[in-house]
Amino acid sequence: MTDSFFQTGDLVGVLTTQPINRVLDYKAPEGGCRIGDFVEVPLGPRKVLGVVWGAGKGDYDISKIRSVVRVLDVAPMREEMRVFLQRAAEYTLTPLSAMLRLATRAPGLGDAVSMRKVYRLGGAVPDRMTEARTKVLDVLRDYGGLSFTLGEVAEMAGVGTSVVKGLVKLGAVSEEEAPRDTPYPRLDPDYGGKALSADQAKGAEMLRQALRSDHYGTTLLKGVTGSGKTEVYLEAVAEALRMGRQALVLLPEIALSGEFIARVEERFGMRPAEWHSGVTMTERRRCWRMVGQGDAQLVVGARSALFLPYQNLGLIVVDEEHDTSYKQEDGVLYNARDMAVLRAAINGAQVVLASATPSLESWANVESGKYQRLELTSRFGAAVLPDMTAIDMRAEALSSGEWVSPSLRAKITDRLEKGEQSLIFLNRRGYAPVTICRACGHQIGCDQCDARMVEHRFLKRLMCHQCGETKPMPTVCPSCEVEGKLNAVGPGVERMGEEVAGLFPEARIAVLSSDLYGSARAMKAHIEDIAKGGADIIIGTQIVAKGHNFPNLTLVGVIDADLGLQGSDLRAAERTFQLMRQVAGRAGRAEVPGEALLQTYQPEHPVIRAILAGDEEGFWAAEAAERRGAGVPPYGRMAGIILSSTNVQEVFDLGGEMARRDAPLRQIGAQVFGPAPAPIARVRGRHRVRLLVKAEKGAPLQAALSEWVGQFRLSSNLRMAIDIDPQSFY
DNA sequence: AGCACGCCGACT
DNA sequence: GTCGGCGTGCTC
Repeated sequence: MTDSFFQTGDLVGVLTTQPINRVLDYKAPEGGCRIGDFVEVPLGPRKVLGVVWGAGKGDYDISKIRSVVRVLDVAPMREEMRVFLQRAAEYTLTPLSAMLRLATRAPGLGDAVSMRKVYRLGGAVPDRMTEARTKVLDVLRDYGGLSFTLGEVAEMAGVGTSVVKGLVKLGAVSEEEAPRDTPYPRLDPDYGGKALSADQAKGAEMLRQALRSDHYGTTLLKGVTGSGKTEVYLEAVAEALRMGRQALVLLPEIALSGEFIARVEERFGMRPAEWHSGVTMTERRRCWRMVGQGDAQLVVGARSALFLPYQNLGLIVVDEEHDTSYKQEDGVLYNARDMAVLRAAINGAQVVLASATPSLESWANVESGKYQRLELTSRFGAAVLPDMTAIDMRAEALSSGEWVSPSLRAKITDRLEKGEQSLIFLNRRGYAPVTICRACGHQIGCDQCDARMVEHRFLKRLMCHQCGETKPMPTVCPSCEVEGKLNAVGPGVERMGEEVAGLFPEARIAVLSSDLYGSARAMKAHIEDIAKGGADIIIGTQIVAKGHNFPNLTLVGVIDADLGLQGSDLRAAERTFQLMRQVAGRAGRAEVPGEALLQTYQPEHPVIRAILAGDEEGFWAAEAAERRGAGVPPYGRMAGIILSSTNVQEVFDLGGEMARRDAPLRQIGAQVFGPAPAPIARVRGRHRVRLLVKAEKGAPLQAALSEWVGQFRLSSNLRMAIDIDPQSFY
């Protein structure tokens, strides 16, 4: 059945990229078609893109059935890909057509293969030779029949293009049409292999063996910054290349791809295919087509590179697998790390999840034996982890609106005098105020949930983002009963910048926040400039924790190490731990030893203590126990339902109704919380409300959710998005 | 996604 | 009477 061919006129089922979540019947075109073919089909007054999904069902008025216009000139979609899209759609509760759209996001898919003229050595010998002509013919002879564009030939020979044209007329150079999209150069797995440490060599061998098994498997590759994870997984890539299978390396930030591509070139002699939002249209088209015909061996890209039409995918590396940017919307809410595992399982491929600070999910999967664990311990060079100490903020004299403690200030002054860099790190980008008592460190929590209360300025009330409960802002701390010490904690990076500028007027200050840049390129250039010494004090968010190297940096001050330690966000402790370890890893990467200071109101908190003690296993075990006890991921399942509308009343009404009519959820023992304002309560004028569903690990959550949301009819200006395994729960 | 159909309010 | 607002529904 797999190679079933449909004769002209046979009924075929076509899945289109239009938001019609059904397979539509068409007649096979002139010349027939087969399953997986990319086709153009008429739909209403237009022609749209689709894929032949199977035989037609024949349940539609036969007289209305139209014919497929044409089969596109691209490699047909493989069965693995169709299965992958189907399973991904089921898992994420996304319409299959939306999944197909992700898989067809290449420009010019429907166009005829674009051609250009290329030149190579012809048969004839010119009657009159000139110096320029000799040069051209010599160059072409040297390249033994390879063809080049006109400009390339002229440049290589050091002559004008007219010389080449003249030779074409004489038949000494032949001119041909060739596809504009050319195969990516072959990578040589044995080109630039570096000497590996014993530890790395052992790891590389383990990954090579896994690849040779030709079966699916996932390995968590764990190693601190500088332990050489990249070298190790590049050996796995080399093995995939030797086996003639394609490899994909996913990076969380396109800002990192330039550096990584340079390393690939060093290791394999050539540049790999690149796929992310910063790549030009032409290059994307080339990438999509070449991946599809097996002429791209290695793709380096962002999460959407998972949806390229690989012919023989053998390895997926997810670098910095814990990174939250793997979970975001490309129109479809999916986690690239999980989808990578799904795709690999279908393709019989290997997955390598690389991180210095793995996600608790991956850690738990290792514990349960689902993933292999591979740990790199040795560290290159003389760099050591910095000394980490807590600054007890309860003992620091700070007026409200100030965030840099006197102790931290003193250390920064010291660095300024020595001409070394300091980094002030803020664990967030946006505005997520926490209400905290400056006398005792108590954070106001919700009475109904185990979540923190968040101040809503315009409402002048505190609100729980989990259940939507509100209460007035208390004047007295509910814990220590001191009056007037409750504060909304919410320093944004820009605000930090002002404070630091006030404290150190003579210092050169750089604020690093990904939303301050127009392009990844601009950001990268700025970061490089800073690393070279272009600033004395760096103020930054997550982005500084992402693998940039600052050789002159010796001090890291974490402004608010408590953010999210308590309640609110179930992943917050995990993220805090990861970020601090990473950001601490920034300090002292060169010869100068570094120091990390964590400002905290809770120096005795287990997470802070685990970080300071460097007790990683202890941290994971404690965190895992806590999550297991609470029945939350990865020991339970969650889903977020986000409703949005321009009308606030309408969203809350539907949210309330959904919360009441929860029978399908209760049948599987799931609970619904909310409605509450979504983490981003308003986007482009649309009010957003979120419901959270919590179920046990084995519960058939997707089925229950479909049944549940199926009960409600949405008016046209109401939209609903279902987020399986949401990243943030507050 | 588009595009047609259709059912209510302010005009010639 | 009609023009046009955009809510609703269909496209094989």
